[in-house]
Amino acid sequence: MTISTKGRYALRIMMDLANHIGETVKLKDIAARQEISEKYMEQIIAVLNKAGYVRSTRGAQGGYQLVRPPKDYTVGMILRLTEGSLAPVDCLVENALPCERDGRCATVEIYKRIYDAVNNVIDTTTIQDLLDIEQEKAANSYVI
Amino acid sequence: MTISTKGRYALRIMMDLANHIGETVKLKDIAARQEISEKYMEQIIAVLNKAGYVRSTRGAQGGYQLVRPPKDYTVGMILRLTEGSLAPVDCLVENALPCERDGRCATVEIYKRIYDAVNNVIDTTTIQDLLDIEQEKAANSYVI
DNA sequence: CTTAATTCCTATTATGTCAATAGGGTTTCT
DNA sequence: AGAAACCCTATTGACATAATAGGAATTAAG
Repeated sequence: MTISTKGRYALRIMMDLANHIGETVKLKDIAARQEISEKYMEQIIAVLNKAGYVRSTRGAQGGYQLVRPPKDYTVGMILRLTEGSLAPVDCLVENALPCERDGRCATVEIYKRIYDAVNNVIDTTTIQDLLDIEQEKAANSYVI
Repeated sequence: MTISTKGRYALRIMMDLANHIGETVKLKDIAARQEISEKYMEQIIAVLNKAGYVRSTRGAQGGYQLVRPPKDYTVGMILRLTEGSLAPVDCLVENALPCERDGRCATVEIYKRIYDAVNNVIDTTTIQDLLDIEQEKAANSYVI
């Protein structure tokens, strides 16, 4: 029931870019700040790039930047893109093969409720919300 | 982000026993009804047995039965027992090694919200609730 | 125009977990 | 006895995860 590094790193990459609006950010710098393997990050940001969530500039002095403002990206968009569906069971994944047991399966109801709860959380939280939380955390860390 | 067969089968085993209150149910019969490998189920029900959720009777004519009424078992009890914590990231698992990033990590907040939402669902739904849903489904299947 | 810096693309691999399968041991009813 | 059931532990095949690796393509700067 865990979210893999792929989705978690994608979220951190988006957060890093959101913290550098207006700049073209090198992957190397993100990797250093986030302490993530640069090579692995390449694969993850490629997905964000193909989806049009980030824009890349190739060549020397190149890098990445967010395409839209942080408030336009929900956590759900990012996690679903990189992780696939967050459904707790396969039979709830969109376009899944219909389950033969479905009509009489009672347990699927609990999985639907879990799925709904998760979707609700990730679709109502944006990168901007997380930025705000980060600000708040930083402010509180100065308090003695 | 999926729940493994271990937890799902455990839930179905508990549901099966709940449907046969007062009887001593053979694993072979549960396996047949639920279409689950009997040998695999042995391992799962052993966990339920050690936790005291079911009581076993050994020897010929033996089997299993629920120890308490279905309303006393939350889905959370069963899933946590068989799956371990349902935390979406390791740093939220109870008694996890403290994360060095914790003080400045903003993304953990979204994982906390997901975790809370999931826990809320599984702790407020009991086996009896699922039985009721099953009854309702069966009733509706007769409607033309 | 050359070099260095950077993104882009694809293949390979190590590790670990899941989902069983397997085989025998122990207990108890008839 | 003997059969029927639970009990215990080891092994395995398949798959996904989380990288690592190596080089090709592109572009800014000197």
